Amino acid sequence: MAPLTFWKPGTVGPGSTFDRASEAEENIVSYAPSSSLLSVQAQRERLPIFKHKLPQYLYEAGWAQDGNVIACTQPRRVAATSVAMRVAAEVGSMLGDEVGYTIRFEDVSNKERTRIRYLTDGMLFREALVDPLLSSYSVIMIDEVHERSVYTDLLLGILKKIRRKRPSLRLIVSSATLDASSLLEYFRADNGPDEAIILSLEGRMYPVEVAYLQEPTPDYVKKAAEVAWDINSRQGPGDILIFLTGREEIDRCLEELAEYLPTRKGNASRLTLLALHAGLTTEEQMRVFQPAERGYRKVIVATNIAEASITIEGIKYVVDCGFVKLRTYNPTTTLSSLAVVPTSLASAVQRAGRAGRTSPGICYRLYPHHVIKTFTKTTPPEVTRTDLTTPILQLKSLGIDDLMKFEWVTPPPAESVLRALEGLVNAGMVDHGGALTEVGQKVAECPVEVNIARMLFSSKDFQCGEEILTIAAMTAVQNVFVIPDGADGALAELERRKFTAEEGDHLTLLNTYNAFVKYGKSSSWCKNHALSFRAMSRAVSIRSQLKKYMQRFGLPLKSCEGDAKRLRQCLVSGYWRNGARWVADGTYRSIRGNIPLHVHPDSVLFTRKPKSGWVVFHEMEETKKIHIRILTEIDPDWLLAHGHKFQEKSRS
DNA sequence: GAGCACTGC
Repeated sequence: MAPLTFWKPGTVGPGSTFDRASEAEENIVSYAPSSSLLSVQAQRERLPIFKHKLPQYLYEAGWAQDGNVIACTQPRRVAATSVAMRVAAEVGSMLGDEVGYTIRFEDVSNKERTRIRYLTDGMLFREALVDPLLSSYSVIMIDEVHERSVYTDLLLGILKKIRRKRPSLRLIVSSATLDASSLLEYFRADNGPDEAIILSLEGRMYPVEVAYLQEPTPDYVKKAAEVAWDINSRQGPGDILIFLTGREEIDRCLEELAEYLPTRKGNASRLTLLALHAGLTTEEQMRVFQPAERGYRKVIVATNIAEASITIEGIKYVVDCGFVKLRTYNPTTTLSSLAVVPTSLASAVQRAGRAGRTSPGICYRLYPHHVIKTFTKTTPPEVTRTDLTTPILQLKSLGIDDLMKFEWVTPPPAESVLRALEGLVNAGMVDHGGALTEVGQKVAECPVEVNIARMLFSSKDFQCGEEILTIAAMTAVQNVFVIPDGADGALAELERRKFTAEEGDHLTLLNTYNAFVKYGKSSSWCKNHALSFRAMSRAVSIRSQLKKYMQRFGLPLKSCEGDAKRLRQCLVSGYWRNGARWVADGTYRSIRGNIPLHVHPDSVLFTRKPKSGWVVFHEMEETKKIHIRILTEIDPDWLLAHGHKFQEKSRS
């Protein structure tokens, strides 16, 4: 094999812009003077403040007196729970006592006693729907702001508004990469000197050297395997983490690596090859945490899940392909796309950092150094590349009527806001004057998409609340069916067919759920039927939560008693804009825009033409083609009955 | 005719 040609900045080529990143310690880079928070820092004699300690210091400094609570938000559930556990232990509190957490389906906190409360950003945002001034909190710390999740952005926006009415509320905004001064400006713009904001920059623990490929590679999957093999032959011990964009690439890379195995030289380690992506079972995901056996080196080939969501200790070498699969949303066509695009600079730094968590490491970037100049600084915030229907309904519910005046940290495209409003008006959630309707107010509180909410409400007329509730829960979870590769995959396909309903995927999901419940919600049963126990259990939780909302809204939980026609009519009441017509070549055409649509291979209608020639679908997404997922056959007349507004519009 | 990055309520 030809030697690999890399160069390392600082040793061969010009100095790298990333030298600084490797030295960054966790420290505070910016703060507003004259804030009371500084006294906390002073008490600690300006020792470095570790991020997770901040709420504790505030607690000790008396910020949680008189019934006040210190909140700390995280974009992910695991982070909220694990940080809460750690802090509870450090404070010497039982989890759920002075220190607690609140995530969907799990409230481990005490209304009277909890002083430091960790929650997901979505949960705190939801709390604002009930208590618009978030009046129980004295300090709110928003962590991982650089990730810029939709709910982080919405929270920042409403907190800016809240602070005008309640200046005593202190904010701490913590970000690993975000340009500190611009966010400080965002909050300072119209607030007085009493502002209290700290932005912290967190760094990795050990330096990471960065090496670039001298020539671009035509096939980064193949190259990644080659580099990993080269590391194993020449470099000292330490596990290898490879970043690729998706499952298909991961499997291909593992195959490439497997081919190298017989060529191993005597002094090199044996390799343990592992895949890591969200489609795997929990069991499979856990394997990456097991230390390699003696004489073995782990090679983990992962998607972006390893960039922030899952942290693996002991990684010394990172191989970064420089690309990521990113979702974008086109409001004009309401089409969301999943495309492979170059990573941002921030993302590249983050990936490299994964090599330095337990010792100094090396990151091999599979592109030439000059390419990095073309990278964007950060990934565009989610709010600019997603459907805003639900967020805007919630903002309306918070009394923020003029959405153009809402102070977004980054404003979404105007077209996106308009399209969301249009969708809400069509769905009867917002009236033509832009005000929330009675139904809209209810739906805003209910954690489902607008089209699903419409079905829940119309299930009263079709008398199928019981079934629609299950379908609503099942469409909200991903990766219900786990289909492995190879021979096991074919067997799994056969298992899945046992649940297949002729009418399509929604009824198939319903059958699957009912069977899961009937057979005791067992994990071994799931395994035998190629189902994800995690996904199914989640569906159970979601269903019981939605059930409470239905009861609150006075919606009957009637069963349609096997009358699939009624059930499908009810589906159309929510999906009426997602109709499609079968054409002779096996594809479909959308009723909106006559766009060619391809059935996703997961669908039970992938191999069959629906008798009526018409379907409604849950969602569409563009990858190489435009795919529609979760289909149900319908009678086209039902579209006329429910979608008459659209039909009138299309004729005019 | 053949495929979903990752979160969250």
